[in-house]
Amino acid sequence: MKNNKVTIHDISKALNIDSSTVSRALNNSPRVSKKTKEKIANKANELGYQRNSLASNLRTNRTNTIGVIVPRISRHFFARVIAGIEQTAYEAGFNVMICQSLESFDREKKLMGALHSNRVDGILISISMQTTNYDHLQAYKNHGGPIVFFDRPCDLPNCSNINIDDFQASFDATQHLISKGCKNIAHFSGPQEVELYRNRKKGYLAALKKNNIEVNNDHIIESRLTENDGVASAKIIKELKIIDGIYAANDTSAISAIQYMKSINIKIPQDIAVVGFNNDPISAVIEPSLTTIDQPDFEMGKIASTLLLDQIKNKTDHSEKQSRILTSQLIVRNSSNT
Amino acid sequence: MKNNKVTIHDISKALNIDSSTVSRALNNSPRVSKKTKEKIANKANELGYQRNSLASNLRTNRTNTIGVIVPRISRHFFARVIAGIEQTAYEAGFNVMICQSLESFDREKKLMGALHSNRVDGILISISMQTTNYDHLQAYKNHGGPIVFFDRPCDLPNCSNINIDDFQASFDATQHLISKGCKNIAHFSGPQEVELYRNRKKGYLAALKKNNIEVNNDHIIESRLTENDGVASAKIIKELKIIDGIYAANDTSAISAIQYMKSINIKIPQDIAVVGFNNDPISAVIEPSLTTIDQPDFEMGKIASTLLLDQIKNKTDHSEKQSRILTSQLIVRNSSNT
DNA sequence: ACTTAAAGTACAATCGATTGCATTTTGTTT
DNA sequence: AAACAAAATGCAATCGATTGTACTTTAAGT
Repeated sequence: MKNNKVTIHDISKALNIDSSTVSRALNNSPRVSKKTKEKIANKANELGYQRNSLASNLRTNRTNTIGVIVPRISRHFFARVIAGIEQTAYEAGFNVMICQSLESFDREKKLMGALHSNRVDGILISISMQTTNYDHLQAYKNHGGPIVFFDRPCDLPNCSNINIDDFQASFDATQHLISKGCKNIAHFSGPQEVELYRNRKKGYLAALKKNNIEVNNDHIIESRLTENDGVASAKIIKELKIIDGIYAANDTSAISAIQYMKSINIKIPQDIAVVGFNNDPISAVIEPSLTTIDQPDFEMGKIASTLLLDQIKNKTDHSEKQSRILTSQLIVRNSSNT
Repeated sequence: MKNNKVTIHDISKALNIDSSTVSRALNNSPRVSKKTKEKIANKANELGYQRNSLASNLRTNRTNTIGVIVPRISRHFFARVIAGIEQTAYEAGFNVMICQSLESFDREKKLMGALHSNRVDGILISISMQTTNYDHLQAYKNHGGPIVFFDRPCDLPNCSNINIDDFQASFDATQHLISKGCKNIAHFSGPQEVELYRNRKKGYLAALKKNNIEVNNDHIIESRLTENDGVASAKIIKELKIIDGIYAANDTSAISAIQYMKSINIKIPQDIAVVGFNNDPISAVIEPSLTTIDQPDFEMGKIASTLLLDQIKNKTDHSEKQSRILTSQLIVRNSSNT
C-alpha cells in the first residue's frame, strides 16, 4: 500500500514495451507512433504514474527550476516581485523555489548551498542585510549557474543587477519635503553595510546640498528600520525638538513613527511631515496616509527572471552583465501635504 | 569555465581513493578513518564540491524536503504559518519548497504534480478556494507521501487537519456585536464551496439564534472577500439602511468596507460596528482600529509541520489522522467599541 | 613472528529516466 | 513479390551518489 512509486519500467512491463519507448512516448517524441503513445498514456494514467524528476534531471543535467532568495516573503514588495518572477517563469515552463533568508547571512549561505545542491538552473536573489561576504554566491556562480540580483545591488563579477535608482528616488523624496517648506529634515537610514541604504542616504544628502541646507549628522538616524526602530527613532526626533520633516528609508519605520508621534500629539504633517519608502499597502490606510516611493515591484520580478532565463538558455557563456535601473515614483499623500 | 560540476569521482580521482569511500567520508561514516576524511574534506573544499542532491535523493529515495502550498504567500496569516513551518522543518534538517496556488485550482493541480514529481517527502497545504475535487491530492497521497491540511479543512481519508474552531470564533465575534447592542448584523461570507466559510457562517447563524434574532438572508452577503468585494458589500449594506453591525469573514473585506463607509460619512462604530477576521497588521493601524479574530498562525505552522514530519519519519503506515483544533481569540478594538 | 579480529578501503549493483545507435517492422514502389 | 526507405521500437550506457559485500591493511594478543 505504500512506497508504490510507479516508474516507466512498471508501464514498460505492463505493456511489454521497452522503457525507452515509454520514456519517449511520455515526452511526446515523434519517434513513437500515435497508437503506442495512447496506450502508454492510458496505462500511465491508470497506474498513477508521475515522472521522477530526480532521475530525469540527473540524466539531463537540467532541472527547469530557478531558485529565489528574498529576505522575507511577507513584505509586500518582495511578494510582488515574486509574483512577477513566477509569472515569467511559469510561462517559460520553469518551476520556482522560493526561500527566505530572514536577513540572516548564515541562513542565506545554507539556502545557497541547498539550491546549488538541488541543481537549480539559476538563482535570483535580494541579499540579506548582513551579507558583506560573497563567497557563497561566487561558489554557485563558479560551479552552479547564473545569478541575477534584484533590489539590493551586489557587484559580483558578470552578474546582472536590477534595481531602482535609490539615489534619485531619495533625492526626490527629500526635495519634496523641502519644497513643502521643511527646514530640518531627519533621515531614518538603514545599516550602512547595505549599498541600497548608502545610496538612499546619498540621495538625501544631495538634495540638502542642492538646496544649500547644512547637513546635521544628528539628524541621520541609523537603525535596522523595524517597527521598534521607527518608534525609537521618533523619540530621538522628538528630543531634537527642531525636526519638521522625516524621510524614512522604509515604510515600516515611517509608519510606526507616525503612530508614536500621533500618540504624543505631534501633528502630521503640520508639525512634522513624513515620507516613507516602498508603498506598502498599509501606507495608504494609515491616517494621515503616507507619502512614499512606489517601486515597479512586479515588473522588477519579470525583468529579473527574464534576464536569468535568457542566461540559462543561452548556455553560451557570454553571461554578459545586463544591469537595469528601473524608475520609481513619488506618491504624495497626506503625511506631507499641508 | 562552465558546466564544471564537481562530483565525488573528481575527488576520487584526485586522491586516488574509491568514490565509495569519498561518499562515506563526506557523509561522515564511521567506516572511514579520520585522516582520509580530512584529506577528502580538504579536496572537496578545494574543488568547490557540492553534493548533487538529485543523485543522492534518487538513490536514497528520500529528499528531506517538504512541499508547502498556500493560496498566497503575501497574506500575513500565511506568511506567519510558513514561518512556523520553516522553523520546525529546518530544525529537523528538512528543506521547504514554498508555492502559491493564487486560489486557482489549475495551478494547485500543477503544483501538486511538480511537488510529486520532485519527490517531496510530504506536503502541507491550505487548499484553494476553487478546490472541490480532491483527485490531485489523493493521487499524491496514494503514490507520493503524507499530506497535512491546515487552515482550510479537507476531508481526505487519513489526512490530518489543523484548523481553528471557525464556528466558535464566528460565534464569539457575532455574540460580541450583539452584546454591543447591534440588532441587525450583516455577514460578509466567502464562497460556500469552502468549508471554512460555511463554518464561519454557521457560527454567525448560531449566535443569532441563541439570541433569538431572526435570520435575514439579505443580510448575508457572499463574495470572494477581496478588497473590491468589501466595497461592493458595503454598498449593499448601505442600501439596506437597517444594518448596525458587520461581521466579515476576513479583514481584507472589512477594511475596504470601513474605508468606503468612512468616505460616505457612516460613523464606525456608532452607526455600524465592524468585526473582521485574521488580525492582519493593517487592522491595528486603520482608524478606527478593527476588532478581529487573532489566530495562532505561527503555532499552526509548527504543529502542522511537526505532524507531517512525524508521519514522514514513522514510515510505519499508521498514518493515523491526528487533527487538531486550535483556539483563536477575539481582539476587541475601536471598530466595535462604543 | 603469527594468528586473528578490527578497521579501512574497494568493487559493483542500484535508483529512474534519457538517448545514441542498432534492429525490427511497416509501407511504398516497381 | 522483391527491394528499400522510412517509421517504430529495442538495447545498453549513462547521469552522481549510495551501500551491501568482499577484500586488504592495521593492530593487538600471545
